[in-house]
Amino acid sequence: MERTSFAGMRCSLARGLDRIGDWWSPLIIRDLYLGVTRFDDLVEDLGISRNLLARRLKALAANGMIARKAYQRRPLRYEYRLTEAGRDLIPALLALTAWGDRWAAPKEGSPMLHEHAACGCRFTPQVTCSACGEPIDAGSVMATRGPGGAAKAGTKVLARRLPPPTPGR
Amino acid sequence: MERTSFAGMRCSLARGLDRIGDWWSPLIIRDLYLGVTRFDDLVEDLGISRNLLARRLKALAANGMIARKAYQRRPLRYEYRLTEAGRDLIPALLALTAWGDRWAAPKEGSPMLHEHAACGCRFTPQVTCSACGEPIDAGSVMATRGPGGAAKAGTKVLARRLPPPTPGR
DNA sequence: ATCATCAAGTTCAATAATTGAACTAATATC
DNA sequence: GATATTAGTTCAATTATTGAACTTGATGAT
Repeated sequence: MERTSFAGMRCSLARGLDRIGDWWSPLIIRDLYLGVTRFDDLVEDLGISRNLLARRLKALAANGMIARKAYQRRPLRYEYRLTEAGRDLIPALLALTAWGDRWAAPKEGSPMLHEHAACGCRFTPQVTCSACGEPIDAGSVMATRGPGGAAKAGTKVLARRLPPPTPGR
Repeated sequence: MERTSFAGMRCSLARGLDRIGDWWSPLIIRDLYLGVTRFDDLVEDLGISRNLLARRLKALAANGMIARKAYQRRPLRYEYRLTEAGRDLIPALLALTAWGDRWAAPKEGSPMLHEHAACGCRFTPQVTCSACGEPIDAGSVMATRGPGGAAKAGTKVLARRLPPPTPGR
């Protein structure tokens, strides 16, 4: 049967995953970000089936993550570029990559390093609190009910259990 | 055919995705983190097929993300808890959730809000530079070759194109 | 002119994964 | 003795993923 859609769930993680679309998409987005933007290059880089890549690119475009642009005429050829939404996903993918570096890196070490243009340093992406700037971890975060929450598929049990937000924050 | 494994790719994003396992897994991990830890509660909360949940829980346990623990005897009943690797994934999932809030939230608003226990504020997870602390975006990050990089499936083209790291950083 | 090449896909058959519904097993409660 | 709870397993139907071969439109070489 068709895979269950996460688009209607009352959970921004589920809805975000639904926009991304499938398992190959984060790698496609990473490749576009790093400059591998053409169909045949993506096939060669990722080892993905041409058939599946074509469908994924269409779906990502339909979801507003990427856009197809002609880079030459005669013969007409297209490449793919990230939209604003797609580019905005990059920091989250970098946070995931950093987790992969910590828990699943090859024995030779990290496949990729990152430098921050603004400060000129090699760095590790960190997830921090927008209020105090400190790195966050599972133990220091409390989830509360938001205005868009509902006890529907995806958060049926959760929505009932989440506490209301602390007043005055 | 069997889904292509990302485990051997020379890319920490791909290897990380492979550990997570599949599309339902981030939601399962979120639920375990938020206290929905029992089989039937997960089925009800997510609307996932019982059959598939059973397989996903086994795979996540095999990947070291979760652990099964008995919470009572007579009758013997189990619940699932995040391991250290699983808990360490939460900040990255929060970064993804924040992206979902920005680009895919329901019209009523965010389904869930977050408070930081350390500073007492409501906040948005941000991905920042570990060196200077500033928020990062796609334009301010440069990727370079790391020691574990290789022109294998998953980064065949990329590994050839990435610049070497800037010396002395 | 003809032939091979390139880039961006499409078409096809085989295999594997997801789904929903029904079933099992061990205890506890009415 | 009958029903409820909880954590799964089994099964058939439907989709999705895969890899290989094919298509299309144009360029460059012989």
